[in-house]
Amino acid sequence: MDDELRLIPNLSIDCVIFGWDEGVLKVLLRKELIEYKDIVHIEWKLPGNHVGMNERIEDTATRVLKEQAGVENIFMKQFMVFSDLDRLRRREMDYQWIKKYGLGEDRVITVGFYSLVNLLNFDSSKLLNVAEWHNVDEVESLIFDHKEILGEALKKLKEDVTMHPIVFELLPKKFTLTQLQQIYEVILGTRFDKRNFRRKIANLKYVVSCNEKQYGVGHKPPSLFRFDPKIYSKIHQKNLDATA
Amino acid sequence: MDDELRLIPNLSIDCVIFGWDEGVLKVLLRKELIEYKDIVHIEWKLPGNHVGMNERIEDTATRVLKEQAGVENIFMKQFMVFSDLDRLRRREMDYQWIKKYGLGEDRVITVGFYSLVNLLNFDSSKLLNVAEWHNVDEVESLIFDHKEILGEALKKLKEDVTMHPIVFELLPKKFTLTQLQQIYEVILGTRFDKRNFRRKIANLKYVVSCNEKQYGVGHKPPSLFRFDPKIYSKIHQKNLDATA
DNA sequence: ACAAAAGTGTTCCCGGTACACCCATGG
DNA sequence: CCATGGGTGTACCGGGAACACTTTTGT
Repeated sequence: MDDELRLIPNLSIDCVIFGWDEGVLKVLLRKELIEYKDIVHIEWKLPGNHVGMNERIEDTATRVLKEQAGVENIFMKQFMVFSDLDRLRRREMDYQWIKKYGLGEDRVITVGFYSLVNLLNFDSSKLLNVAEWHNVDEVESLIFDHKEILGEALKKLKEDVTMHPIVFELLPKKFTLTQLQQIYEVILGTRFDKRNFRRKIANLKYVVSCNEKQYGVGHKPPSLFRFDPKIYSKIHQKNLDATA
Repeated sequence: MDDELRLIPNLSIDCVIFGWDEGVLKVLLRKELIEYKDIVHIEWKLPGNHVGMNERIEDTATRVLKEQAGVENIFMKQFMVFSDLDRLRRREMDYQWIKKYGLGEDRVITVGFYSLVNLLNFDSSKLLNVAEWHNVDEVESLIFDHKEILGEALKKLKEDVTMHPIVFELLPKKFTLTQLQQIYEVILGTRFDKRNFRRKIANLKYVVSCNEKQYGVGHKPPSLFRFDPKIYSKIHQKNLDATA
């Protein structure tokens, strides 16, 4: 236990936790009150922490997700290291604050992770009260270089979404094709034709019908689908064999 | 200058330097003599070093490339962080060695970079005499977790090669289409049909003919081509606009 | 009955794939 | 003249893109 508290002074991780909330992409931010020049500023940052001396960075990220967001077992991926010399002092205000509450280090290199959660079946009661979901495209300035980290996370998310079946992490187990289409549209910033999109999904054998409809929505009830990871990995395995 | 010598004890970078040598993909390794149980073992490792206290990780990588491989201004990309707790002691031998010659740290997290160079116009005279080019598919065991780092670099290279115009980093300025095809085939581990490959390249407007042939090769002289980065970035810019 | 989203087919074009022969040079 | 790799064209198929109307529910 003591081991976990011994932190590496020059190395941290920061988590960009993306949440999907019925058509809107959100990101979890932590509120910090920063007193600077006798004024208390409300500033926002990404959840993060230093890496423990006996901790893999993935475990640091798991710990941060649990302690600072109350989430466990969610998708998580390291995507980039940020090491600008001035990353803690883009604004003088930030630097004064980190000197007071940080580990007393000028130089912290951070590993960016991004995570994906669905906000409908998300238990917000475990959230710290300083944590809040913000619409991704309404995020103004963040502390340190966290705006840049968010931007790179979004870039990486865009890339990954087209290569790997990760959008399902943002959806409930059972979802409609319109919900699925919306996610792609928001993340990629494009629109798709409904018929073409549905045909394309139908060709992906790993998105399977639940043979179930969602009633009570005020219009024709949509069919529910689910992602089948077993079928996916079978197909993916085949592709790997072909490449290798 | 003194600043550069102050190193962060728990953070390093390692460089997987890929070299292309007329049809063969190579990797630069450094020889280390490790005395263990009264026997001197010849072991190989990736070039790498700790990150300076006032150094961006990209600058550490640049420094390592220059000091340990004699290369400057080459393609370089961070691709993954390795933080396994036992990464320095996969073998007891390695651990004894790092305790003697390292910074006295049990725990070093490393950022993997990969680089690309062409070995034909490569000045080997600047190479340290402990550095050697090895065929990538003949690399046996490496020190620490360096075999794993090499493996991940290869995976990433495969991914990147299909998305970004980086293969040209491995070729001389002027190259033939057969040389280009060979690189794709070796890196991706596939074969392509010559006619289809050439048609595909012809569609990429940024691979342009030099209007020049290579004589003296014992057969019909092949046309020489070059990569035009300006045309590429124009096209790429357009695509970005479309996505955004 | 009406509002709201679900669901569905066809045509066109382009990029991928499979496939076999002649050409220009060096030796 | 022969060995060596360079260079070329055609036919087929599957996926991507454009496009408009009917269906089923809740209210």
